[in-house]
Amino acid sequence: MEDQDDPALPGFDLDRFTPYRLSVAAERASEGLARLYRARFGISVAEWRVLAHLEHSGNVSVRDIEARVALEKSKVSRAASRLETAGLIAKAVDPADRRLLQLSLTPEGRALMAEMLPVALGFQAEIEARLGDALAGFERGLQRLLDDMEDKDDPSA
Amino acid sequence: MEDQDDPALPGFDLDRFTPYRLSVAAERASEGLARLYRARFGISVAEWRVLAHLEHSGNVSVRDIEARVALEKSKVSRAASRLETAGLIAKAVDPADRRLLQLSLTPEGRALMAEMLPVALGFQAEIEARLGDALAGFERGLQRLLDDMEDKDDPSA
DNA sequence: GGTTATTCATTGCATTTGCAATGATGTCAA
DNA sequence: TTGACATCATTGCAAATGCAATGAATAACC
Repeated sequence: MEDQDDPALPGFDLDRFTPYRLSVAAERASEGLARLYRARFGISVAEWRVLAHLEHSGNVSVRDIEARVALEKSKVSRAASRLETAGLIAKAVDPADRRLLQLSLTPEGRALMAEMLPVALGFQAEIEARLGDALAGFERGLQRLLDDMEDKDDPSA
Repeated sequence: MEDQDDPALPGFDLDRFTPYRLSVAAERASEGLARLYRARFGISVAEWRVLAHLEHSGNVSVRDIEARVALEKSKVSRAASRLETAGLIAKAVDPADRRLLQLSLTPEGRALMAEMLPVALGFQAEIEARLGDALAGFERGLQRLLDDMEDKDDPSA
């Protein structure tokens, strides 16, 4: 009986609040992944995203990555700098538009990705195993959220 | 033809990587909520969580909140201090165990929550609307992730 | 061509964050 | 009781973050 005398409040339960649940799940997942990457490869989540995008998409600019990978451009920039220092990616000025950078994996970066990918896929498999038969429904919902939110980001309204 | 000559790499797609998807969805949702709370009430997400938990659970210690609300204890502590300064919560030393604090809503805090709850519920409703018939499956999956990850947090192994 | 806006990447700087003390209490056993 | 250890909240401090310049390059317009 820890209720005080408030007849009005409907007894809100954070545990049933989807944004909160989503946030906790995401945090935990990212944290787990981050732990793996940091311990085994010395790579942060931002760096991982940049690498993964480069592996997938060849030469890209910082702006491209920012858009495609949900990372602040300053975060991308700094991640890229660290990766370059580590010899994992190369920066080149785009000859067609010299404001743009062309980021690309070095052979070392490519080799590291070859090591990291199995870890990533293993992590993914683990999540899928946990989800079990809820996987399809979950991914479907997630997709809806991602689709709908695509541009809700920029509330010019 | 942006493929270089790498026969081995399986063409990993970040967009199909659940941790990433989860993280983006969560970030966007939290950001949307944060925008509402900040603009209309001057409250951060951490502060919102503390308030929500207090509204739900009466007197609680910082440690309780840390555990129940997925917030670092220093974050809780600082959020609580700001809320106290704002006159929204009260801190009292637990007479039974003077290491503990008893956080509780002040009338002002209670009043603010009464204003914020409809906004929260509206946000929740919006998400549910977006999910549509995918809602149940999504929440089911989310729940599995949350259940399973409950204690994976502390890898003493 | 010359001038003004845009776009891009980086960086300065204030704020936030997370982690490791710190100090204040409490527990337990000798 | 005393002393060693555990728990709680706070805080110091270094690192990360986000936002707003900054400077370089291009585009657009006249």
